[in-house]
Amino acid sequence: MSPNIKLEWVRPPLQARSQQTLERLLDAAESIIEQKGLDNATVAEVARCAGSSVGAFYSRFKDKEGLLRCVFERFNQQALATADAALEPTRWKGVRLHDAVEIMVRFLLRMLTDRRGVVTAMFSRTATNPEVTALGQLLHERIVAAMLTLIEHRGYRLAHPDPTVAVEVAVWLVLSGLQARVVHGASQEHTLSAERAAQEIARLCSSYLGIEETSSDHLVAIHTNPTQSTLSTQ
Amino acid sequence: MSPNIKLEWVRPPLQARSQQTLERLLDAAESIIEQKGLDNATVAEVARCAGSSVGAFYSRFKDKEGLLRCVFERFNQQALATADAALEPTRWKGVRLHDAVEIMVRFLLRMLTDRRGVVTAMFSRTATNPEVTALGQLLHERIVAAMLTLIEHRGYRLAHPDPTVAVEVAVWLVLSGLQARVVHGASQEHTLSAERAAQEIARLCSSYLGIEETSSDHLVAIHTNPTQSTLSTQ
DNA sequence: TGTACATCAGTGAACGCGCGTTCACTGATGTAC
DNA sequence: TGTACATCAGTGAACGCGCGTTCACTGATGTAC
Repeated sequence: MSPNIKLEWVRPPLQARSQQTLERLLDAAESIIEQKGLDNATVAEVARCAGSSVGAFYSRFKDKEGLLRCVFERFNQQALATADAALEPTRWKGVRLHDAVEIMVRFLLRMLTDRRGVVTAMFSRTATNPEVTALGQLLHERIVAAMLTLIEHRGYRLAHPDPTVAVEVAVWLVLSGLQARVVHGASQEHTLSAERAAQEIARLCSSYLGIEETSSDHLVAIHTNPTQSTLSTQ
Repeated sequence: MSPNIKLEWVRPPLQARSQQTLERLLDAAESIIEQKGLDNATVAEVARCAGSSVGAFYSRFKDKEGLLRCVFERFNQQALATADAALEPTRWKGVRLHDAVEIMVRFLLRMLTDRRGVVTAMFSRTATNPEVTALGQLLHERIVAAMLTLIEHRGYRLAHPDPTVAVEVAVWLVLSGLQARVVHGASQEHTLSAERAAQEIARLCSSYLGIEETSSDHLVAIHTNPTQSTLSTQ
């Protein structure tokens, strides 16, 4: 109505129908990527799977690249939100940092495995597409920041002389390691079980960061079974 | 001459000319991948760049996939040989394990960066092509084995209760981490310098494995400048 | 309430480009006698 | 040494498939009077 309305990203564009179509296209693309891989996610197939048509596709997305950008961005949004929620300091009250890391890694591994298709798609696109890399970078930074907040909030002391760098390095290696593990095919012969991997990574982080648990935390932790954290679904 | 000659993989196939062509094709492919990326390495372009022709290409390789397999396999062969040489125990006489790891990481990082194109190509193929994954697995296992041999040979004691698992985990995380770093673009803003990364990774390995240096090693190491190792070229 | 018109949304056959692969043909090398 | 023949090696235009993108057209929704 008012002439100075600021038009933004066309949220519900005039007719709700087209917005629904857009989301069905996104869902279809993600589902195909998840089940048949990125290579089989052709425009025609995505449109068909969404109960739409090729023409409708191109009235919503500039091109195929635009679709993928949306899919990846949406995935990253969810990942960011999840990371924020998971690293919320109050959630970890009374849990030793070592155990927290183990739980987080187990959780992360399950998440990555569940959405292996999209993770793999982003993984293989990251080489050519800088935007995808940027998304990963964003998530990385957010996790580092949240981790530092958590550590500070809980009053942990790190033996490592430069906690920021240490957390950065730890997050870097763990994220890329888990990603590689999932992409390379979860269940290979000589690979450690997810359980064991989580334990070892927790141990690695503890020793590298040089976590000095406070006695109070320690005492509470004895009564806390890590596998029953709210993050653990199974 | 003799009728029961066993024909093998057609090493120098009857005329030396064709063997040369084959190698020129491999070199051309690798060079194009390195400079313009995997996507621009079309059969026609590879043939042209090798001073050959498309037809000649197909009389040497079953298909394009066969070419890539050869390129990757050759690369992996070199990597294996380099790893073996680099981890030879006598090479590290008098160097503390901590310093050795730092040097190795720096070396590895330089190698990966130098051949970023091929590394990236393998990286993005690993998602779809299990054979590429298998190559990486092979390298991984070789490095783990050599590392364990080195540790045992030098008489180091590890505080970690299960040295094999510990080395496996460390190699896994470090390899995937470095690979990710190189593929994502070496020189990004918020990334640590190669120098610093190597230091931190060495620290991480030391603390995780729980390296207990023997006093004799320690003494010798004082007089050994890590940056002057034979592995270090610059 | 009805009619006319504008815009939104969707349809799917047809187009065209890139690139892997084929194939009919030429030239080079080696062997038999 | 020479001639005939077989095989190896190479050439590059032409083919064809897959898939992203376009476009002329139909149907749906909303608005004006």
